[in-house]
Amino acid sequence: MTVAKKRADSVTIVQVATRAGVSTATAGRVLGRYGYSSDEIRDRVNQAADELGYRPNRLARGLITGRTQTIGVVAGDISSDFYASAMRGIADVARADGFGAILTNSDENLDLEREAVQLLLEKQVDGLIVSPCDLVESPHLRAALAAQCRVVQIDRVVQDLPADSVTVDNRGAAKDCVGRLLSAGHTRIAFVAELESSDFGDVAQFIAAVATGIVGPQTLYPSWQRLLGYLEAHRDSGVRPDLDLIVRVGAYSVGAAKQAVLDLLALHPARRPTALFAGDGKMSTGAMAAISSLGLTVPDDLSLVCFDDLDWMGFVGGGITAVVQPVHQMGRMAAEFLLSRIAGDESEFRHVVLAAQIAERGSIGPARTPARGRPTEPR
Amino acid sequence: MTVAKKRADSVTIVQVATRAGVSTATAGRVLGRYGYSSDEIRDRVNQAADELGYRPNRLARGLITGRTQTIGVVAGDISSDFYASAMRGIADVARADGFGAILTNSDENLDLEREAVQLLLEKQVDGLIVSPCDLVESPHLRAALAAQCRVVQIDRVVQDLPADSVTVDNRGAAKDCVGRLLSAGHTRIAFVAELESSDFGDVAQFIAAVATGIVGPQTLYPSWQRLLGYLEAHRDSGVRPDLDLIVRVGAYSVGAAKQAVLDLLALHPARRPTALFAGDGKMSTGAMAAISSLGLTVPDDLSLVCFDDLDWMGFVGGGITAVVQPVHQMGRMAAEFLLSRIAGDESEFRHVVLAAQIAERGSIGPARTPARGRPTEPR
DNA sequence: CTGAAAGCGCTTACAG
DNA sequence: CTGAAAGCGCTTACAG
Repeated sequence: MTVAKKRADSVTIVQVATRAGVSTATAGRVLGRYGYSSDEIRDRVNQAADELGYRPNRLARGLITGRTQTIGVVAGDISSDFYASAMRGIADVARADGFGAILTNSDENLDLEREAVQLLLEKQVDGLIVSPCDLVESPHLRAALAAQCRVVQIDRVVQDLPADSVTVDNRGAAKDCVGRLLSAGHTRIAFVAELESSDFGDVAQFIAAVATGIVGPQTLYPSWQRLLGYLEAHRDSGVRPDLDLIVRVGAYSVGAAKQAVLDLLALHPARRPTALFAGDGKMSTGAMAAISSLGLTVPDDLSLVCFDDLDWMGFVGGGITAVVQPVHQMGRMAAEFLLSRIAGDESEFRHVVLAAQIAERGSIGPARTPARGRPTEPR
Repeated sequence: MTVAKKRADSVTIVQVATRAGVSTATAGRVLGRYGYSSDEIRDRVNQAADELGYRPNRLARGLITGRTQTIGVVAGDISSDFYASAMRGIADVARADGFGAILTNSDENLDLEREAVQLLLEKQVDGLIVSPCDLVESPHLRAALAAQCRVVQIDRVVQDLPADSVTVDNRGAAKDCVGRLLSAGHTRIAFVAELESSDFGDVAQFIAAVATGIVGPQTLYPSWQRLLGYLEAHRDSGVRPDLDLIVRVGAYSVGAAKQAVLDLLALHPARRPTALFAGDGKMSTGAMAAISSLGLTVPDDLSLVCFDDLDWMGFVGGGITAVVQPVHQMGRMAAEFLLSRIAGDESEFRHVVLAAQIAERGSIGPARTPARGRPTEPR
């Protein structure tokens, strides 16, 4: 197994020039659509190119111009709905401008993100769209910027990073939904989310920090932003949240979320939640699995808010309130920002916060303590 | 808005060489890890590179070696589960080998696919992973091959294309599932799938072609392969399928699928199906929407087979039989094949057909004519 | 093991 | 408007 040699002797600008009887500089001007050329020469060169089946080598052009017309994308995990949808938006915008998009996954892991950015920079991408892991330092992103590589942040924002961002109003959407639950009479609303890393310690410390007003929503991870909205809604209604109902699932997994919800529903009736806020898609899936495994029904036994664009809502009994994120639009906007920066836009950095859409399917449901439920047959 | 100038004067091999007091050739050998170099020189060069913050320019290397360590992916639509999952597998394998992957979407449209391939070739990708639209000609793929660009096909196979492929055993999985329905006593099994383009004309003509044995399952589109399995299962059980129950939805849309299923369930009771085979994820979603909008239940009113990896199965009452495709593995395999070809593997072309997994949730359900159902409130 | 020279396929000033 | 020459940042033979 010998390593494949260089690619077939592809036809270059030199051969086109020879056949057209012009210099390579002239052929280049016609083929690359830069500089001047007369109609006659243009026809001759184009014809020669057609006859030879000339295909420009963007590598060579990129080496000279310093622009590759390629952007790099650092997604968390392209197999998740969120990033898949965002990537589609990015790819569409890139393509319309003749750009390619290199996709990498970080799995929300800083080392992998760093590695990915390194690879992308070596490939000389003109810009980067990234969902940063580290919202404080991210020296690799600052280094990319220093290397003239434009950066646009998506979903999350690094503190003081001089780069555009496109995010969702997590806090506002959570506040809205939890507010609706509170208005419907719920006072025991569970909050189940990943809430993995935090700069504030545990939930109690976070609440304390919020109370002192030192929490800047901008620099929080999305799930913490959602918790912030949850807390604000409680504050505004004068309902004091029960800390035991705020669950940090920790692992980003359906199974862990299901177990967390089962635990909540096994609490003493007086302490059991009457409503549940599921912090993201995985949590929603786990919550639904837990609920249906107990033979409970939404919203009769339990009210449910899912922060997730629920494709499966059509199949589920009503009563679910869903937060639908404009993910595709986020991708498009991020790419548009990036391409405009690459094209030379030096205006002030934009931090766009898109509103999420709240979709209620049927009534939100009464605040009635759910039965413990009987595990149903696994089917 | 002036176009950004060339990127910052990044440090090149020349500067590293100067600082280390060696020639650029030597510096290149150390930095690029090719050719010989003494330990002492190696240290000097590496140190100089570190001090200067040298970052290799893969563009320049690619121009010389003719290898970019980049692969191109032409997906149908990255925002669909299928391609998102496949892409994840591809990206993982690529990354492990230091390759990047440029993603493009064809929307199953030949012109877009052609355009995408053209862009990728101009970017000098070393190889291409593609879900081809045109299973017969695909001259652009043959041209790519001719240009020394390796190709691996995924999900679908072009006739006589000298390239590896990784596909799913659509026909076998469909035959298996439909066989189970037939064994359970169903004789009126509806088949709802996109079945858009065909080289055989309508369904009747396809059936005739199958009967004469001129249908090579390899060269069929997946949905037609599934129909083939459906027909074979019927043939083996001696049950004659009712052509009116085989619905070509045409459009690849949930709404169209829902309408198709509503129409089936509005048939005269004697002609109404007792079971339904939904040909893919969109069709499954549409079918479920139709069924639940009529207030019907699976599998009591209607048995259902979904060719789809149903994430939402946890939320739905039991009785659904799902075909789970090993999509992630397909992506991984395709990338592995491609990288081995790029590395010089010249062995015979591989056409791997992966088995799909059949997941039954509860019993398949009785063959009982479903009630017409009453439309339930939209909720 | 190291260095001087040539060159990958293009674009960019600079003359004409 | 066109052409001769230089060069982007590397790697590749080829001498030594």
